[in-house]
Amino acid sequence: MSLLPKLPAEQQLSCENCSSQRHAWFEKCNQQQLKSFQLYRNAQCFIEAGNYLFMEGETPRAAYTLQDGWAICFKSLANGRRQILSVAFSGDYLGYRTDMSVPVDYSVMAMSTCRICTFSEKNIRQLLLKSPLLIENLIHIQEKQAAACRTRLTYIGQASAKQKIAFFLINILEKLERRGMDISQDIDFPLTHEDVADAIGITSVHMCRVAVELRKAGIVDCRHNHIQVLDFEKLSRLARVVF
Amino acid sequence: MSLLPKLPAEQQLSCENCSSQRHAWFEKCNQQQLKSFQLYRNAQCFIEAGNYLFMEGETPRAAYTLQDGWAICFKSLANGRRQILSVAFSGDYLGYRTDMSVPVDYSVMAMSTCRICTFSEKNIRQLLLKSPLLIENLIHIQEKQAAACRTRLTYIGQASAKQKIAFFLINILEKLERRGMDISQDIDFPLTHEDVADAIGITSVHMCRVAVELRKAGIVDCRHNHIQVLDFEKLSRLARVVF
DNA sequence: CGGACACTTGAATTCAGTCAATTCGCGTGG
DNA sequence: CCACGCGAATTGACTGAATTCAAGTGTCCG
Repeated sequence: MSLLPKLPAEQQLSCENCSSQRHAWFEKCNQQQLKSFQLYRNAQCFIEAGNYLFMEGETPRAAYTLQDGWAICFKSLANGRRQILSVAFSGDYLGYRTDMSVPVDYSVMAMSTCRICTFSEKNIRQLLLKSPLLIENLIHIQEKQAAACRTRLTYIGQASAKQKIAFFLINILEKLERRGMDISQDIDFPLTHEDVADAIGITSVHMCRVAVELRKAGIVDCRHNHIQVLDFEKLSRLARVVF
Repeated sequence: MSLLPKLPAEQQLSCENCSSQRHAWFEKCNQQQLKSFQLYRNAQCFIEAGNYLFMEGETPRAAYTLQDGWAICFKSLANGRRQILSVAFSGDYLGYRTDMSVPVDYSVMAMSTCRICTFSEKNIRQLLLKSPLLIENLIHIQEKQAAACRTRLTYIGQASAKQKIAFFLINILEKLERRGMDISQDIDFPLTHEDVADAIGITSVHMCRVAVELRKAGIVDCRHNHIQVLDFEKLSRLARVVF
């Protein structure tokens, strides 16, 4: 756990102005509700790239909303490898368990500077008691995460390396687009070839080979902390072979 | 949808006597509660091996508890392949969505004769209103399913074919054991090599090769609708390389 | 006993991993 | 501004794992 100290009040984002509000636990809540829920926020803080929000096996007595930045959720294996389960963006709700005494079964690491909003076990319980809508939203979030995991599982199990890469990138691009980014431009992309490789279950060397191929084919250029889509249609077609 | 007609009252299992009660949506409910919830059951029926409970893209206005039998959840791909997401046993809760107008994103097929208990959209809503414990259980079920999906994703992404097979089989054996089966005996196993292969993302030919290898190494014998564990310790060690 | 389906095996091929050596991009400090 | 150093990206040669295609054999069930 390497959270930086809680931000002073004047630097905190109010829920009404939070950019993640449309994607987060509070989706569908009105301004009135947002204002009342805000009292149950425990802390806002920054966490630098490379640091853990929490590690597999820990039992953080809180859940977190990622307000801004990139984070990865992953599992580590006995042989030193890791499987990246998902890439989290603004609005993603991380670390929730009904029973907070149960350890988390995956780690979360910041890939860029992240702004985090914390809710303690106690406050979450009170929020859930206070509003049936929040329970509904929670179940809905779980459903979406489960569906995403099923989709991931399917293309990792069945697709070729090239399709996996295309699918993985498209997924991220769509998420970014939903958050208002122009994906026809060159975009900051704080994942290395190795990170992408660990997400789709191939080696970084092979990832590189295919990345070169995709670049030379004029489809997508992804390296050195940047991604530039060269032909969205082709990229999309590659990914869509799967479903 | 190939559900057989609803069973006549005298052939229906009461919730108190249902073998799946400890694993299902009603876990932690007392006998009193079970009795009152029973009124919200819509139908019990059988479904034969090879038939669908529901197909990807359908919008069944119900959720189902698998009381008995083997079923698989899977996604189909454009290229004719499929990814088996999970194998379901007695007590597993299938097809639930908060919003039943949303199509399911995977199919469920019976692999042996299955006894199914149906709950309609309307009755589920009333049950959830009636008891906070059921909401809690629902969230808990979702959490467990999500954790299982993460685990599956991890070993499919990172393990060798031999480890994948070992892990897959151990998982099933542990589930069976929790349901009271003696896994040191020869066990009915209604999955073909091809089914297992589709679950772990390899071809049936390769599955067969590794299966022969495992058998000759005196670890496990899995073919022709049977599985016989020859050396649980070795099988377990193979699987445990992953985590 | 015959047919269907599952399982098995071999040979050739392809895809992806391993190892090792450069090269590239970028930030740091002289 | 340039040299240096570091991590990331790239490349080649080789190895190994898994797929493909094709031809069996085995097992179950009617």
